[in-house]
Order: sequence, then C-alpha cells, then structure tokens
Amino acid sequence: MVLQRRLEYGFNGYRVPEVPRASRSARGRGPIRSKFEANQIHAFESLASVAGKLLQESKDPLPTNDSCGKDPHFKFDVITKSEQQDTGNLLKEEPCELGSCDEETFLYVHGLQEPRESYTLNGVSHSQENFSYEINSVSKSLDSEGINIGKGLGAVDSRIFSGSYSNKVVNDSPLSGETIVDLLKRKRATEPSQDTSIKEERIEFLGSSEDVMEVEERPHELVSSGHDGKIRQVNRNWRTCYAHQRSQKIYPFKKRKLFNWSPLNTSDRGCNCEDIFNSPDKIVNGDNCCAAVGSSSTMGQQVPPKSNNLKLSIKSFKVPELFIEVPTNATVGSLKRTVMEAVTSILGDGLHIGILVQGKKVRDDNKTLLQTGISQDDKRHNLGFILEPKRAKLTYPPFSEDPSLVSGRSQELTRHSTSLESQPGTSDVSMNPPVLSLGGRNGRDFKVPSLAGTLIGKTPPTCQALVAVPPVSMKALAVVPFHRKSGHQEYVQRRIRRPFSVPEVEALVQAVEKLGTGRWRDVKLRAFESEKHRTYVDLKDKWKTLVHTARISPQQRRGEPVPQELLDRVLATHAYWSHRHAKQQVKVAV
DNA sequence: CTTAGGG
DNA sequence: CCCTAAG
Repeated sequence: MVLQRRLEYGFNGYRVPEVPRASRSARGRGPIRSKFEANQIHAFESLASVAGKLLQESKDPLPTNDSCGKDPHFKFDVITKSEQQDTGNLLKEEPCELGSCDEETFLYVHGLQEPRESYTLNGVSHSQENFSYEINSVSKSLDSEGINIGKGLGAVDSRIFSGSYSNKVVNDSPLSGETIVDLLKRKRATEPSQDTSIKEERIEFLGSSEDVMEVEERPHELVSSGHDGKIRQVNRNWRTCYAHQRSQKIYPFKKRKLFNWSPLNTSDRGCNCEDIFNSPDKIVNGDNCCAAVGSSSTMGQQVPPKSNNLKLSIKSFKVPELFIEVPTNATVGSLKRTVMEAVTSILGDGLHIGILVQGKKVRDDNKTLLQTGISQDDKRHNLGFILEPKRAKLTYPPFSEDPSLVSGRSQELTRHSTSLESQPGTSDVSMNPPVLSLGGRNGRDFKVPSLAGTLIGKTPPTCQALVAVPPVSMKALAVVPFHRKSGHQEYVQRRIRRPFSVPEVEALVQAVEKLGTGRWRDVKLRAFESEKHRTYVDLKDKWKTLVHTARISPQQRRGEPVPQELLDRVLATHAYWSHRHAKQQVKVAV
C-alpha cells in the first residue's frame, strides 16, 4: 500500500526538496558573500532572510512578551477536538482555551532539542519517559481562502495517540472520545493584528485523555514482511553516547543518508507561490506569530528605507508532496513515525531559498528585484519561492555545514543560497519534492526515481514514490531504545556542527593534560560529562584539530580564535604524551 | 564499546 | 564530523 500524503507543515508554496548528503571533501568551504552593497536591494537575501526567519521560528520561538507577564512560557490557543464517532473522519473543534508550555517543551516538540528530564504543558509536568510527540499531518482550512495550515506535532504523555491522515483520524485501535489538544501558537494579545494575510502557525499537541490507548511502542519489531512493503522498520541509528546512559541520550532527530528525488506531477511544481504580493494593507507584520515573516528588522536591514520597498507577505511554507510508503501490515504508529521522520529530516537539515519568477528560476542574486521583474504590480503566482536542500547531489558546490542555516541566520542562508543558485541544473531538481527512501537491504526496494526523467520533465505516476523512513517516535526513543541494526544507517542524518567554544577547549586541554591522549572516554567523563553532544570521538577529533591549529599560523586559523596560551598548552601536552607513548612502545617492543 | 586514523 | 578497522 502506498500512502501518499501532502504534508502541511505550516508551509505554503515552498518546495522542500531533497537534503542529500554532500561529499565530505566538499564540505565547509562555501563562499561567504559580503553582506550587500549599498543602494542595491539584495532581494534574494531579503527573501532568504525572511524564509530564514520562518525556519528559525521553530527553533527560536518567540516568547510572549506581554508587558504584564513575566511568564516565560509560550502561549498557545488550545483547541480541544474530538473525533466524530461514526463518520469518524473529521475532527470537531471545541472552544479554545489558553494553553502554554515552557520553552523546553516547545523546542522539544519541535524536535529541536534533546530530551530533557521533564516537560511542562499547561502547568502539568511530564517526565521524559512520558513525553513524546508524533507528527500530525492533519490539514485544516481555517482561512477564508481555503489554504491549509496544518502543521506539526506533538503528543504529550505516553498515552496519547492518534494521528491524522488525510483528514482522518487514524488510531492504533478503535477509539472513541479521543481528545486532541490543538495548541495554536497564540498571537500576542497586545499586538494589533493588522495583518490578516499571515496564517497562524499551529502547533498541534495530541493531548491525552482518560481513554486513549497506548501508542505503538515496538516500531522496530515491525520489520516488514510484506513482499511489496517498501518500508522496513529499520532501526534507527539513534546513537547513544554511552551504554549506561543510553535511554537518555537519544536525540530528537536523525537523518538519513540517502535521499532520492522523485519526479512529480508537473501540475504541482515549484511555482505555487501563495499570494506573494499583497495589497499594501497586508503588510507583513513581524510580530505575527507566523514565523515572524518579514519582520521589520529583517526587511529593514536588507532594504534601504528610501527605496521603493516591496511588501512581501509569505504566508506560510509547505512541505509539498512528501511521499512515504509503508507496508499494509505496518501499524498506524509506525506510519506516524515514518511521516514524522520524513518531515523532520527535511526540515532539520537546513534549506535554501530559491526564487522563481514566471516559473523560471532566478539564479543571479545580484540583480535587483526590478531587474528581475519582480514588482508590486505583479499579481500573485508570478513570484515563487522554493525551499532547496542545503546540500544536493554532486552537482552542488561545496557548502558549509553550518547548522545555523536552519536557525535562519540570513547570512548563512544567503551564502548557501548564493552558491546554490549559481549552479546550473539545480532548479530542475529543486522543483521536485523530496523523497525519502528507505529500501531493503540490497537496495532492491529502493525507490530511486530517475533524475534524468525528472530533468526532462517526465512525470512519473503519482503514486510512485517513496520512501520509507525508519519510523521513529519521540516516545519510542525516549523509552524504548532502538537496537540499531547495522547495515541500515543509510538514513542517518549528519549531526549539526557545533564548534567548540573557548571554555570547552580549555576544559579539553586541561583534561588531556591530566589524562593524556588516548583516553578519550575518560576525558569525556572528566570534562564533558554533562555535554551530551560531545562524544569522546568528538573530543579526540577536536584535540586533533587543536594540535593542527596550534601548528599553523594564526592567519590560517578559522573560527573563534583560541587563545594562544591554550594552543601552547596543546602543543606542549601533545609533545609530552607523544613522547611518553613512544617510550611505551619501545618498552613493549623490547 | 573504545581507540586511532583517514576521509 | 563521519566512517571504520582493530582490539
């Protein structure tokens, strides 16, 4: 059974293409463009910046800043929904109420933060074990224009469950009276909502109720047995740092290493921008909860105040045509996890923004909007945006790994975008939706759409596709560690880059001075016990680079400068231990 | 799982 | 950072 479903992830009109893995040798050398020259409207940077803001939103939630509230919590409108018994399809919304969660919870639910001890939702604390979330792909048409604004995710409490699929609530088992707490990010009450063009981002928490069933907890045991099932419950490579802490060291997302493109219907290609140009009264409101699109700060920096500014309103982004494929005998729970994984994988790896004018990709980032033909006079559908992968197939130039792209730093976004845009042949690719593929062991089950076909405009069957992403649920991750089966790590995403800070370097140096090189696990335990993201391998690697850094001239060094004093200690320590190890060797030899 | 190194 | 051969 091939399930296809367009995921409404709070995005509208943007294509989110594949996020392939770049060759290592090509990493980290993306050109860094200078900001922007005076008097020149770097339209694309602006737009990219806007998009970046959008993307960042999920990572960098806007705290409520009610003048009266010191409450650091994030507010949401809570809509209680219930499934209609027989019709059993549509969710019925109940009156709203105010809900809130703390930042940790917010970030966690967005898959942007590692699990923590506990989370709080509406004042109720949930232990990590009981806190999980799953993607809910239900779509809702809440706006007058019939634009869907579905979105993400979340379940609070292990007993929850339910996911939506094609506007239907699908449960792991017959259910009644299910309650879904739909938390809508709340617009700041104090802010005049002059903007009506931007949809509110909605964050859906699948709330628990007394009678909800247990969520599937044994995803990895669902190894497909169907001959035609394309999804294999492959164990995720949810790496654990250390055995003794395994159950708590699992990160929210993992990436797949393999991403394949799938040709899609041309009918839904790239240029489906939504109302990019809005009447003056629809000026983007940076305070809008919707990802702070076009915040004044963003636009202001990019566009000279005096020029004829363009008022762009990017309502939302959407992850279009994301295909998944699962065997019929897979559980609903596994389906949810699959979708969740597919979405987070894409969103978690950083994206570029592509610009389409009249359906044509605009590659020259230095042209002004006017030169490009983008003007306020244009009616909708003339300008389109595309989310492009940070890294794509071989044809792509080297990119930096900077994860900040995801967080929306315009500079990063711009720089990646620039490199990408200048590359021929990327537009065609980016026009297509991402396809996650999780094949069988021999790759026989991989659905690897022909890129060639895509490029020449062939439109494969709509049902072609797919993927399968190892199902992963936060819950399963938090409670039931997967046993990683070797051989199925093709879909593991690269970890985000996290440069060592000077204090970290200091700690590392100190530990190595004491323990010596070659005892990285001890070093880890001694100096980085609490830093879950630093593995002993990382420390070993860092030491390696430190030694290298210390040996090269200061001019050749990059990144945050490390005090020379520390580098000197690095060299001294390195020399000392090298010598010591050498003597050891001799001793053994003799 | 840890190390040690190359990529 | 990733990937892995070795131990």
